Amino acid sequence: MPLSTRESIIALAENHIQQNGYNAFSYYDIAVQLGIKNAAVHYHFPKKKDLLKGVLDKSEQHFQNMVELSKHNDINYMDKLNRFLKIYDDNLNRQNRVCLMGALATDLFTLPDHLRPALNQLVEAMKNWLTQILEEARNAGEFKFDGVASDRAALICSSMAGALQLARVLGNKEYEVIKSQLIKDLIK
Amino acid sequence: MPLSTRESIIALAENHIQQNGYNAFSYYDIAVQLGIKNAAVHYHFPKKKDLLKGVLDKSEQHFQNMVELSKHNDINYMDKLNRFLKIYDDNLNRQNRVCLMGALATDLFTLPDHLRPALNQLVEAMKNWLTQILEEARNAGEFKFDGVASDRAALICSSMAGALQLARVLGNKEYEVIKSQLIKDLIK
DNA sequence: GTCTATATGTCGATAGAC
DNA sequence: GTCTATCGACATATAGAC
Repeated sequence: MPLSTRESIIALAENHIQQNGYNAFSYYDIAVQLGIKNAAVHYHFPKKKDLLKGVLDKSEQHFQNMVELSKHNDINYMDKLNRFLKIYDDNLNRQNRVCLMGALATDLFTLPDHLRPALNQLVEAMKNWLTQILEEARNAGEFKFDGVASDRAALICSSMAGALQLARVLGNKEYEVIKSQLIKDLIK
Repeated sequence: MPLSTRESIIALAENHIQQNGYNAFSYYDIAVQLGIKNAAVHYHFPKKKDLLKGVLDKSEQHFQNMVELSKHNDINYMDKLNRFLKIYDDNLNRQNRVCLMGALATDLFTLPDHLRPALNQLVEAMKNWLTQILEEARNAGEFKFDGVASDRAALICSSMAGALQLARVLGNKEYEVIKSQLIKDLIK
């Protein structure tokens, strides 16, 4: 089914943020893409921070959808990990978007204060889910790694975020070699 | 010795870029910090892209200084690696700056085309130097890792970039656990 | 090398008609 | 829900005096 205007605005804003950052797109950019006017976008999201909140909420929802899908369909832990990593793959394949955490981390100190908890919560949720998968997979003998699982989860999150950025600067091959090393390090 | 106006401008611009990104600071910001006027900054760097070029050149020079220092003073490969990682430590300790690659990667598509090669060259130089250190250290039996050295270098660069960003969102402890895992994975 | 002054553009945001 | 019209703030950038 087609997206509502509100949903379309969020999708476009998300794209702009992950393409160029929060401070490099305008209401006008989105209005042109939708064939409407500046003021119509403000009707749906009065302030730019409202729009950012919409993007964060959508991203949280998207992540939770991934979690549910994984619960019902993935038969082993590598499936679950791959479903998580697919979030980054999809960003790479959509014109080299960086991940939302990576894009907003740089802009963080320019954002309204009360939006930082929303980003924190999203990233924490992702890291916690990954931690649990890693821990269970190690207990099941499917993954192997040293140290506590939450540290390994942090390493994977930061590496994947950095991989999308390095891919922009040095080429997409960097992304693949980083990702494959992270996986190899879990199964060797 | 004191910095020239030109050098001060570059230092402030670098700081702004690594704090908030390329699109979130203005000539006015820098002018105020130096106690001069907008137009005086434009005298030294007519266009904003000229200023960015100055920042990239300074960063390249800073990296080459590190390389020279390492050549003459570091007696083993862990010393060399730590000197490299200190670049990231210093960013963390300077009000949670992200690294230059991380900051500019998000802004990349908003930058003048002809500046991308300069960033590419800087990052390539860093990765190549690290590759060589890793390779030599493995041959010398000081480091241990699987795969080709350039892939491991890419992983370390991306992880450290991401670590500075994750530290902003989740707290500085994330940086430490990521860094220490990278080191442990080389010596175990 | 720094100043005043200004040109020109874009941004986020709002009032009020339809 | 979208429009026209507009405001004030701020951006990059330049001309010309000192």
